[in-house]
Amino acid sequence: MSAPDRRRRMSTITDVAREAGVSVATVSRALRGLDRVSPRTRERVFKVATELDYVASPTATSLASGRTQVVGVVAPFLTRWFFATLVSAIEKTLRRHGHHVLLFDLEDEAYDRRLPLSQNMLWKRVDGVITLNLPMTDEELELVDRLGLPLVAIGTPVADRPNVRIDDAHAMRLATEHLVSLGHERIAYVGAVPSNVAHIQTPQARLDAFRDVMRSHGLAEHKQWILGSDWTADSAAHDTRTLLAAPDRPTAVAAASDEMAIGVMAAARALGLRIPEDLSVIGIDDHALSNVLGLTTVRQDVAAQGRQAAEILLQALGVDAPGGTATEVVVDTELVVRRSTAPPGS
Amino acid sequence: MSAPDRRRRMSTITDVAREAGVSVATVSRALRGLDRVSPRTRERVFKVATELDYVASPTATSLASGRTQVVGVVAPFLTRWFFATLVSAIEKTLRRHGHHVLLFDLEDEAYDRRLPLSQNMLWKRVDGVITLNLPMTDEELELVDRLGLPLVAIGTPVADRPNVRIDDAHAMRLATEHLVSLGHERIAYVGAVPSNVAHIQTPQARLDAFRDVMRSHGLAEHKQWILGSDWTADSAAHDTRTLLAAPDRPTAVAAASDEMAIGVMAAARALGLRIPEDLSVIGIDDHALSNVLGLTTVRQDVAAQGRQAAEILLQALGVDAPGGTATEVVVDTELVVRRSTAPPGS
DNA sequence: CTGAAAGCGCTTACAG
DNA sequence: CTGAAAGCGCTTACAG
Repeated sequence: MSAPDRRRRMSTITDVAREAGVSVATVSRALRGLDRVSPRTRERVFKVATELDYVASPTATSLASGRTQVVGVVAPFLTRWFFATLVSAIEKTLRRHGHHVLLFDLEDEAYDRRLPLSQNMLWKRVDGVITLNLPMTDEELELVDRLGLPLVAIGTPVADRPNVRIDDAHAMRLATEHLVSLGHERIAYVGAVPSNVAHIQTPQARLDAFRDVMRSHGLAEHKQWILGSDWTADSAAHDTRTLLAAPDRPTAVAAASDEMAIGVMAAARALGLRIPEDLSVIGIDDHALSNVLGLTTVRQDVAAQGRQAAEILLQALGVDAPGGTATEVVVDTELVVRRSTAPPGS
Repeated sequence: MSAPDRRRRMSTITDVAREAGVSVATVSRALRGLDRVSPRTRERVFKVATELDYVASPTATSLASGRTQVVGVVAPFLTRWFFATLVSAIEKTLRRHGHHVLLFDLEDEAYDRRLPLSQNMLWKRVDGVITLNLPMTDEELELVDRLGLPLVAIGTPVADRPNVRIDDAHAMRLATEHLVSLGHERIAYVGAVPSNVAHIQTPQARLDAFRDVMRSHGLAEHKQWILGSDWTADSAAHDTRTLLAAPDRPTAVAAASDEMAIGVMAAARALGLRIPEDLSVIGIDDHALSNVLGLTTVRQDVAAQGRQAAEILLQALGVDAPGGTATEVVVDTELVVRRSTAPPGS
């Protein structure tokens, strides 16, 4: 900006054509590796293009071809570990195949509300869309259809689009069974869904699975031990305090995410409870901090989910990329036992 | 994808012109709010545009105008809280002013190395660039100059481009002075720079400030108490273990970031040390988890830095946005005392 | 194998 | 205040 203006006129396809003594059509074909170009011509074009630092204008290419080589990635938040990790993996996968990420953070000031996707964001701007754990409204789905954009959903499924996720029920079953197998009977749960977001699948599926396991072992379910939360560590710590301070407190807590589990551990420690002696805590994710904090958890490979979603979308775009055209990918989860769980009163 | 193809032909400016009975030039002017259009004409054009669901093709607009309304945001990582928070704030600010974020995650497989920015990523793809704590090579700078792209740097400054950051030295001085004022004399430091990334300003500035404060109070500096780290909680925990297990361990640790401080706290607890009785720990950031973990820290407003950088860039792009044309913004920091610090042996 | 020409859908002087 | 026309820089049939 205050820097000296060293801006140069960038060369265009016409410059290359003139310099190489061929037509622009031939330059276009040669550079894009299409056939029907003689080896000698192609070589000469490449040489000239390099000399002139020629890079095709994506803007002109897009107008002519109708493709932008850009994928819209739509997230309800960005600052949470799960979403940032997905975006990072998607970006790297797409770039490796010549595509770019246009990012949309739909987080709104108001909790539990989000900005809607609009034609303005997508039309002639992206070739496809990846949603991150984001239920789509009918209007949004209609829009994406109308624009003819392929879509891949990570987490929360979207209509009958390809979907990449973990088995939420299975993950929570692993977590709960782990606590039960240690001998816990008084188990609380953090991460129930507020009724106004009941359309998001993950929280509901995890809660249902928790209940199933409890029931299958004949364990009592205390209504007041099922806690809601906005899925942050802060809120989990806050919401859980009263419960943990009570004399008849639970001996274990299953949290629907590691961030909430970390909040629960902190709340417990602040009350003088020892972990795992006085309270066992388990989460789901294997968050970047879980290892160091000694949190037992059910690990999911988030980056792998981002990678696979990107590959499926690339396939749909006709790009020669690895990965099949799978319509449903369920990524494995695994129990990782660390220091936050033990038999009750141990 | 497997969804029924409801794709519709989207209407173009020609459709609107025909329907409104005016020329495409008039439609263009009317819709963009340029003057020299009669109110009646403008109204009619708007009405028709709405009826036809007309949205100008960004791809055609870009080719004709030379502007893409897209800003490249370049990060060395995405999965760390600081960077994700910046990107989120930038995205929202830009979108509010009709601009979009094209995201580049330059993290490489190899630690301490990163992918280079190339003409391919930027040319006719973005109108400007925001770098997130990213030193630029001479080649990259030359490229950005050549393409005539305005650039705003957050954190690590870039040549003489506008820069938004905190005062790293001041932040670490606040942290260290806090420990000293509590009576600590045996203070270790985590977050020294590997020599191969010594060109990144933040780590060096914080370490220097720590040393200054120690010296100014006549406190001994133990060489083996200055620990390197890759700035993750895991590595901080690992690197700090030996130190904390020694009989002549420090009574306090100043970490150059909260994530590292969290690692130190975890390592200490794993060794049976109580915080803050046996060890005080302080960080810098006010990470999303710091509050719940009771970490004393020096808070920086990361979102504000993202917002301001975006506003400065918008100004440089000639967009009517708030914020001045400042060339250097230093955002305030403040000490936040929580439960991880106390007088030694308290 | 190669080129001339139309076309993608806008914006921008220039005339009037 | 409005329109005709050139131009942005490519890709894509179509001829040859």
